[in-house]
Amino acid sequence: MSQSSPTVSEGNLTHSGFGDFRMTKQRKVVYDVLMDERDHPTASEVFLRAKGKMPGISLATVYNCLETMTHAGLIKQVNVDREASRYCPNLRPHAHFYCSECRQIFDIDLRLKADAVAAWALPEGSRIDHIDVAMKGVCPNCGAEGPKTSSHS
Amino acid sequence: MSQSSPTVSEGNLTHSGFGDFRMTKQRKVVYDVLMDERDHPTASEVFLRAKGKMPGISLATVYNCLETMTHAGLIKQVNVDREASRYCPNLRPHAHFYCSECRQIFDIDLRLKADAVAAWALPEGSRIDHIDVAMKGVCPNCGAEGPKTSSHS
DNA sequence: TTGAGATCAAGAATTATTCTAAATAAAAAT
DNA sequence: ATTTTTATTTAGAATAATTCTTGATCTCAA
Repeated sequence: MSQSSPTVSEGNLTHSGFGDFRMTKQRKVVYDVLMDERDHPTASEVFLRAKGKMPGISLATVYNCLETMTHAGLIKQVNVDREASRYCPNLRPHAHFYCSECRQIFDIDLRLKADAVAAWALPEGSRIDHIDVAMKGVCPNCGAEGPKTSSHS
Repeated sequence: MSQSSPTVSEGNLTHSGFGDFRMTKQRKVVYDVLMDERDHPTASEVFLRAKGKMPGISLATVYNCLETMTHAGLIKQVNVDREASRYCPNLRPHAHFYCSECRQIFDIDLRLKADAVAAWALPEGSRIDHIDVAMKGVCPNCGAEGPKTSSHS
């Protein structure tokens, strides 16, 4: 419904996978929503908050923005099981810890060495583009007293 | 539509989270489908194969069986992004490697030490119930020549 | 055998997401 | 400064995986 759009090309602010990425008004709003409260909101939650800043914005646009910015590498999409995707602007390598009680997602700083990856029994000659580490459990706020055991899927 | 059902209670064949788990005809068929071809089929794929063994089985039942058996710990649900869930009967701790070309899923034997987990900056006092490690890339069959670099989400 | 509870089947309902088409806005070209 | 082109936004329809609902069927245990 309206744009400003300074073009951001390869090697500029972000490593966009596309030819160019325009930071339109709507995209800025969506991005700001993610930066304001870093609690991994879903698309619908982003939509509600975005309407506070820009009442006319549509859900479809929020979805568009989130997808575009994800592909551009400005934000990250976080999936836990088959629940609605969540989004975060944390670009550092990190895993996610999902509390199954309060349903909050915590960013966990993570340093998986390439060695570790190599140690796993990957098919010889595989190329790994992306690693996703997600943990589920109960956060201390929700009073997890139990053992810190871990099981792998 | 028909059952046989030897009851399997706590501490028997499986560590069911429920009071008991009955291996009905339908559940056996679904389980056998997963054992026959260990290629991480989706619910619809399981349904198609199950119909080969039991023409009258319904999709809803396949979903029910998959959920029940997942909760019972007989099989595992595998999620890649927001695509349809896939299922596998591999109970050993393992990660998943998803080839974005052939869309196949490979089981990767994995041994994440509790140490490693502890080393991550988890909120003090968290309880971890489950760790999910998913990798995306290109498998050797699909001719991945590139570097074995890795990025973390 | 009879009741209670579990399971199944078929289809409706739900929900997150994607698609479509038309309108609008910005960028590039004239 | 217009015009042309292209990208973006919007609203609503469409999709797809999954869940829910209801009634029938089955199994277990008394």
